[in-house]
Amino acid sequence: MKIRKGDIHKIEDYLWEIPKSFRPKMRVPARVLASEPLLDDIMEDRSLVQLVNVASLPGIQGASLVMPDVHEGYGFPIGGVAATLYPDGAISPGGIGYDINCGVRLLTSNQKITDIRHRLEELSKEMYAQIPSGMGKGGQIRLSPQEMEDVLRTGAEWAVEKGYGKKDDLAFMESRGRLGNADPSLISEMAKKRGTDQLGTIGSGNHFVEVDYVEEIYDTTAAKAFGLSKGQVVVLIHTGSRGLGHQVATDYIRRIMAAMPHYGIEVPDRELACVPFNSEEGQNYFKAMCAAANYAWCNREVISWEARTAWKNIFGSDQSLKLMYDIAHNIAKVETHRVHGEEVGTIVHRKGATRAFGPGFEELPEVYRSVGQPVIIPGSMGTCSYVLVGTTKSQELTFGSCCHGAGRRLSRTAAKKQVNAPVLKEQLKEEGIFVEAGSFKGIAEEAPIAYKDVNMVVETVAISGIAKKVAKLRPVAVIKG
DNA sequence: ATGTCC
Repeated sequence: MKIRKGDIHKIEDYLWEIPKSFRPKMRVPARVLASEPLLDDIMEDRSLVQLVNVASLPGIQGASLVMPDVHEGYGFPIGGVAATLYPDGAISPGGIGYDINCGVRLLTSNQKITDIRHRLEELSKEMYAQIPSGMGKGGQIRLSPQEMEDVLRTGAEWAVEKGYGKKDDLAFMESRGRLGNADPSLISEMAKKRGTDQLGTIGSGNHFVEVDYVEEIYDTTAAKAFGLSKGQVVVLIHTGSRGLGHQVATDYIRRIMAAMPHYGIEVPDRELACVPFNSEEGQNYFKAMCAAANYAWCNREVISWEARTAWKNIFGSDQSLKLMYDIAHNIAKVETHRVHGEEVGTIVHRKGATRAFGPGFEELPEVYRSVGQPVIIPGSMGTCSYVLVGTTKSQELTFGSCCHGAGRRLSRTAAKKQVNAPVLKEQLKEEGIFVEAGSFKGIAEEAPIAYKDVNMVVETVAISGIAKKVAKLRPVAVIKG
């Protein structure tokens, strides 16, 4: 299948549609949020073919959607949203991704960049020493079987109870860092084994811990509510459920593929394997996914504790890091949304897309409730990142979702061919960005050139109205695998 | 993303 520009209709500025009539199997139209230059980029890979495939999922509501940072992934595009009807629509592990509850959190400090710039090299080395990173890397914590069960069931709460986290952090996490449907008994022994020593580790690939400062404020009311001010130093953490989540995805994709014929489901790509949400296999996957998501929230809480330790070692005990927000961008959630004017229960698959609820959302901490939910958009290593705030419009247009980053534009292989990592590391240092990484390979794969322009991506979501710009962050130290 | 092929 090939998708041409002529197959795509412009609905409004920054919103494009491939109509349901494009392919007989489509149950809903497929929609793209993008500026025209970004759309041209998106047409370079298989993202739109995958988007059209997703539109054929059993029970899909409204439209299959992609954000401007989209690129192709396993079955579903990364940067995609698919809401299926609760409770008998499809759940598909490919719509969540292999890194279950990959996500990002932002911690704010009470320091100004001008006061600590001379200590950045020292700080980045200390952060690198405190935070284990790299492929397959374990940390200090070894979970007993009972502790593993508690982590899977209670998420970030476990870290708080064990002294690896702060109680005040919990209110500042999506779903308070814990999904109640988690069932640890549905996680394989292999997955638990892989997760035994990986709590408090970032892994490799695009995962990182970064020190940034607030370069610009766009929305003073929201920035004030979020505790952000110009020149302030902040810490950004991006990681997920590590080997445990990967194993859960592997285990259940296999099972769901095997179960699919029993439910008479046919999909255009085997990587879209799915079962009804309320089937035995669907429920088992969902409860296992929730448990893996809890592991990821606990992981980001433990990493915050490690970052806090580094902070204390460098700046002294009177300096602290406060959690601004923690958000998932690879997850499925049961949520109510308005579709064609009617409220319906949905299973929202967000794969490389974050929740972006507007003002008035009950779950938000009181200080954020009148402004909306924070949305954190990490850019690439040498560019910049953004804090946005969700809107009511996102709930009308994208099932309360927004983009999750800049979006990859070069494959890892292509990036490695084009980038000289030692040279890049020096260049970044000259620009005032200290990079500490376990391998040059990782630096090359994550080079800014491998990513789309985060400014263009953020402009698109801001003009579309699904999120509002609050602040721009500039990196000064990066810890990678 | 991932003990980059059990």
